[in-house]
Amino acid sequence: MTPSARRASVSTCAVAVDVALLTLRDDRLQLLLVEPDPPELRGRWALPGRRVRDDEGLDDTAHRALAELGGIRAPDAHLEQLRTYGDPSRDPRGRVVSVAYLALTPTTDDPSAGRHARFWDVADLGTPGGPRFAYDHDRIVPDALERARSKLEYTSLATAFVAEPFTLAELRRVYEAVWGVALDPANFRRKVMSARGFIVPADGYAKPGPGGGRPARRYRRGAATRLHPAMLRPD
Amino acid sequence: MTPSARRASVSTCAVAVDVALLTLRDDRLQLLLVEPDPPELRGRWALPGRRVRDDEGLDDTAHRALAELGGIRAPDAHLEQLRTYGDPSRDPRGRVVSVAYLALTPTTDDPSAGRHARFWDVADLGTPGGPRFAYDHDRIVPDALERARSKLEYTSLATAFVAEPFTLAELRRVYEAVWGVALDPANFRRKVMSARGFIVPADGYAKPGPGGGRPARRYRRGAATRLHPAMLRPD
DNA sequence: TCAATAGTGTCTTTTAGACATTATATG
DNA sequence: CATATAATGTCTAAAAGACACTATTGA
Repeated sequence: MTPSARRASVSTCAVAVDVALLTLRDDRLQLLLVEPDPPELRGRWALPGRRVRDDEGLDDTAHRALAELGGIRAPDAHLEQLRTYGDPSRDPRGRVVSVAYLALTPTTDDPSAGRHARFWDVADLGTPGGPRFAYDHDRIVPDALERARSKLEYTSLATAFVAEPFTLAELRRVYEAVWGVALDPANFRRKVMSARGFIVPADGYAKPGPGGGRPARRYRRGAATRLHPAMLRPD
Repeated sequence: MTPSARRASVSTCAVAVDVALLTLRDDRLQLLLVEPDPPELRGRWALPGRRVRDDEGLDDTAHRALAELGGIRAPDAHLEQLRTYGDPSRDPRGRVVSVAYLALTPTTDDPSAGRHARFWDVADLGTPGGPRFAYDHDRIVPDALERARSKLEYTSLATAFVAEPFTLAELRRVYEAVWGVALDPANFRRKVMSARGFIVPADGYAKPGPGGGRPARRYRRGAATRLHPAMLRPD
């Protein structure tokens, strides 16, 4: 298939895509994991991943992995490459180069793939109550979390976690869940508003919760991708 | 070779590594490019790239590409993954998934690979005086530049461009060359000093230039990787 | 001596964080 | 009415930027 297989030491690799899908559910940051097929991995959990097909773009493989393994259909989800993991011994079944993706969606329903896919609280990862990972996915997941936490600072990525239109309180809860901190609502508002093009006003107001409260203004995503000034994490 | 080739549509890909090596030469940001082998690409320039060998890590392939194609031996160069380019039609010779790397080194000699490798001024890229790119490398290079410019803000990456020990003026010229702006030396000093763990004093002083001037204090890289507070670009 | 570069000090503007105050809803 | 949440205002401290000033060299 490839014309330049002149050297015995240069051949081809299996190429796969693994997706770390993060979402906010009940104000907690959650990660989608699936039970892998191989019987020797019973009890472990993995990122949804698929082999790349011929003539299939990497982004397409990522969407297919989410749909086929997680039952998540999210054509409008934010999807960005994270990193490629190519250690020769990372998969015991043979050399697999895996392109890892970070995916973000607004809150969705439970995955429709039954018992073999579920969301896990990110706060539980690495604790006795959390999942045991398959393959080297315990290395990919921290990279995905750090990417999300970091990009919340200097990009408009946080809006990928909320459905439009959204309120400032919803956006603030994204930052609080991803960073794991509490933020002052007043100062948060001022910083978001001063970041030019981050959000733009939408029509109408959100209904207050059951306990009452002033109705919140609604907003939509603005045109900016990088934030000026940035929304820096507290120390 | 791979045990799970059950579906005809899932096969293996050629996997390659392409490296964007940036360095500072004569206070200008420069990029290493090589002339590709295929005769139909005469007159075009490419990032040094190599196919990944069996049992070779991706980082190893990156170093090998720099050494074999550019004549650059830089085992201590900063090397980080940039992004993986896997569009099915990106290489006319067949499907090649390419893992792109960003490499940074202190100023080095001219590449020893003769006429087939040279440094180009980044400022000349995309101008009539600049190179024409082969493959999709005109998409990779802007990503590499933006990564470098962005990471100078919130990481200690700038120190990868200078050899130890270095002066604050040398470090400042890194920022000026990569960002393409002039920076106030006094304010630059204050920001670098307040970024905890960015640099640490070294022994001795640097000799002034031919025109004289007060000898500059020498520094080494500190332990920090992320900068607090960050070195933000001027608007 | 002067020119050049390193390093310090000062002033103003901007931004961040703490927190009080006002506005508008539910019950 | 009390309570809850949104939105605004105020004060202080920290940081950014402009720029004057001092220190130490080469010529």
